[in-house]
Amino acid sequence: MTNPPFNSAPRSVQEQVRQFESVRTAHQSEMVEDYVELIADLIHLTGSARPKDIAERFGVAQPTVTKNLARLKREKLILHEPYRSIQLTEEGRQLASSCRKRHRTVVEFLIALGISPSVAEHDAEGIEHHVSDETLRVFRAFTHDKKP
Amino acid sequence: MTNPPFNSAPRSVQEQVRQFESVRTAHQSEMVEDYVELIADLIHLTGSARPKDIAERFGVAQPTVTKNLARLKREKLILHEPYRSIQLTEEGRQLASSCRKRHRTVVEFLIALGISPSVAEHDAEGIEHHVSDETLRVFRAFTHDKKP
DNA sequence: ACTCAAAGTTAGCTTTGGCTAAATTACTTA
DNA sequence: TAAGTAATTTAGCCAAAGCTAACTTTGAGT
Repeated sequence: MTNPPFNSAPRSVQEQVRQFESVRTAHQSEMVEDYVELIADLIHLTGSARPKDIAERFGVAQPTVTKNLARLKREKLILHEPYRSIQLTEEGRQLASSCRKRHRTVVEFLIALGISPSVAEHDAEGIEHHVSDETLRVFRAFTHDKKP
Repeated sequence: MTNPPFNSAPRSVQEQVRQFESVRTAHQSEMVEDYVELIADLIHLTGSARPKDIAERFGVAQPTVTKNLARLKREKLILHEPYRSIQLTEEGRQLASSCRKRHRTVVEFLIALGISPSVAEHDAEGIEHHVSDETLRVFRAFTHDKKP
């Protein structure tokens, strides 16, 4: 109940710097990960991932999607020629798959903790990009123990 | 162990849109929250929060700090005249305090879960901006139960 | 009281990810 | 098969948050 009002154990400045840098780095990959995951979903669900649908899901204008797809293509995660359909590359598929696993791990963990499914889904969306491998392992173990 | 390979329960599109929007919104307040919290820390630790020190802690160039302080001032979270010292407003102090509480809640929860302190500290930095009140309450309850 | 180094700011550039409006392409259907 | 509509892209704008280089101010130490 009684938290010390200020950071009492000031880990080294370098360590803190590394943390902030890694948060900034994570932000740069968030967009890519969210897109690849949604594209995989849409292909699975409807047979194709159209910019229109991507825009609608993200709540964003279509030209924004076009612009971001260029980045995915630059990073060799999708195949995409103007006006043609979007395909994931092998690398894109793998990234999508690991993102989805991570997403589910976080959601299931939060639910196992007792958080309502809709809030779990919501919070997972923001949290998933910032969870280290160690934390992910602990999440999985916890969920597994809770409902064997 | 056997996760469905795709999102099986496709919550409504609107709900998903709201989630992505709220993640984008959270990103916009992250900087503000991190700054206010660090400024409070520095004032407490050293008596003042100098742009130099803020830059060093965040691993960022000084002019970046100057620019961001302008935003904090615009949002009435700090008092700051050029070349003069930085003060938190009442609103700034309150924001700093609630951010710090939230940060500690997340760190302590992760540690209670069994995650190593340094990784807990690291992950919390990214996670803290994306946890809802409901999740925060559950985190607190869990930590409290673990070590009474 | 002056000087000068350190701190802080300004100017101006870059990238990222939003947007709208306008142009282009593809597809359907009459 | 030709036209019209819907989808997509292009062009060009904005704001945020990073950077370097150059300038200004402060204040500490002779």
